[in-house]
Amino acid sequence: MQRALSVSRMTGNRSTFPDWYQAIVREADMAEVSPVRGSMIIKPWGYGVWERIQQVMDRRIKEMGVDNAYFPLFIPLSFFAKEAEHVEGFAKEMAVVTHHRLKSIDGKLQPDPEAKLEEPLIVRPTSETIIGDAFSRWVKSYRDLPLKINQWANVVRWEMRTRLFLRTSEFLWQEGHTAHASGEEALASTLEALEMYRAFSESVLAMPVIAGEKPENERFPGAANTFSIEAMMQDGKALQAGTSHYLGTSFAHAQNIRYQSDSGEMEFCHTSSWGVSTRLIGGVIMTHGDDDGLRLPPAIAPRQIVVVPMLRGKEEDAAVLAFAKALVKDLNAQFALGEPIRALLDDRDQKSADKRWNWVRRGAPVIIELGPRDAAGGQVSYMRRDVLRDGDKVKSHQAPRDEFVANAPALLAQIQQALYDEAKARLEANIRTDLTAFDQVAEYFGQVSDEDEETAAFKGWVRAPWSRPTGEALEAVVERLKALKLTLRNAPTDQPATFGPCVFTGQPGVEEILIGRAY
RNA sequence: CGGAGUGUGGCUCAGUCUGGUAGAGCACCGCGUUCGGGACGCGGGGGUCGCAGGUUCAAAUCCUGCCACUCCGACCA
Repeated sequence: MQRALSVSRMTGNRSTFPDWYQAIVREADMAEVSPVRGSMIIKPWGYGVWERIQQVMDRRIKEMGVDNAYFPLFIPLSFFAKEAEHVEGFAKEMAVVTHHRLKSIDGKLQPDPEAKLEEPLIVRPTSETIIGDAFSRWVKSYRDLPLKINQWANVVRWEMRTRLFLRTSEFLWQEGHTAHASGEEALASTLEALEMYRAFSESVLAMPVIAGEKPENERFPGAANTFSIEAMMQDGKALQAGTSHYLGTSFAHAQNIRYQSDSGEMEFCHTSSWGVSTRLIGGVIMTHGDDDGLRLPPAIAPRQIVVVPMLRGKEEDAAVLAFAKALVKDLNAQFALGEPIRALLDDRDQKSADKRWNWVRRGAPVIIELGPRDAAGGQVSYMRRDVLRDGDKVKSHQAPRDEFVANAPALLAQIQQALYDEAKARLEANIRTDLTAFDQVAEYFGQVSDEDEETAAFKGWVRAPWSRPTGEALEAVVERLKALKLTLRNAPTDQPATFGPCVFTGQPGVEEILIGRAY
């Protein structure tokens, strides 16, 4: 028996994990590289996952009292110049539009020198500036606050190195932007978004994360505080899966977002911004994929239950098809995880064995195979994608048809939970909290390079107290970590009451910080 | 942009050292036999061998330049 995935995942094996990831993206029909450097084509199955993310998250964003709007793709260059840190942070990766017309010169189509823009336009890398500009006109009085806007959009950041879903030059995301009268309120809004992301990631993506505050060196350009959710991939690396920023009044100052308070004073707003992107899909792949392909949590699977009829070009086919159609209809009338079930009858003219494995690779949570025996006996045979095999053997379950339909919501909920539990157990088992000195951290992570790559042990993260140094002291810490390919991930929101000495300096610790390799 | 590697049908690769009619497996199309665990037989379609020059009677193969991709580093959601 040959598996479609020629590349085998070996957890913790750094040399094959990237190959395994790419194999899944391809075999699961998620996306492909496009002719455009650094940009991908998101295929229907991959885009279907993104649509699921949009649908579920959009509802939660609106529950936060945030409305959707849309702002321009092009941002005047001068807008970026207003916030020094911000422009410095993004300057190196901006796509710039300089002309508005092409002309054939010497037989070559090129930008018409006569059609140069007076002011270059930036293809948005993020929209703080253009939205801030609108906010400055929209906000007059304290009665206009808080102002909470979200947009679903594409953004462009000219990246050196790209990886499908994880980092592409153009990517899809949502960006929330809020303006408030007080810093406390803006910070609360920042943390509310962070909590929304944490809950979404865990309950919808079945991807456990650790929410916390980014250290100073990892802050969003121009932000006062940056918070993130960090997920652990199956190679032990951390993936920053979402960020939320408290921007203080720096953008309000830069863009003159002011309001008149109830006492008549002109005050600067406090703003926040927060976002998640198509990177989440990369996280889902690296969290739930296995050697047979992708495994999708039912909440984001474009199709949760796929029925593959076993057709043989004989007269019994009619009964099987009729049985399958009625089954899909009844399943779609059911609700699971708070939404109508998404079941599909795959009646494509292909060998049923091929179709079955096609859905296995794509990660459909439940795959039903219906043959004449099932149709005659009024039963269904199905596979759970989360526990596909028993040893090397594919595990098939049987149930009476009506019972299966009635239990489908529970089954999907169970699969959702099982995927989460599995990932949660891996996360918890791989955060070391017993390393109290930098030497121990260095030894723990440093061992990887000394070992044979094929047998290198899985390394997760270290959680240890530190003294939260700033400025040059922080830079020194970052440099020491960099030598080990390590980064500071975040200081988890959930902190103990007392702390041991700082793992880097031995000084009194003030909080615990997560350390790990990262994407 | 630095280091390493790779570019040959849709996918995975052999062939390159030693120049001599472009190959295999999978996928695809047709026919037949099969189908409840990634079937088999026979027949077929599909590649200007990453691009551009050069050497040669002859280039996937040798030389020069360029490009793309992958991995590592710098940058980052």
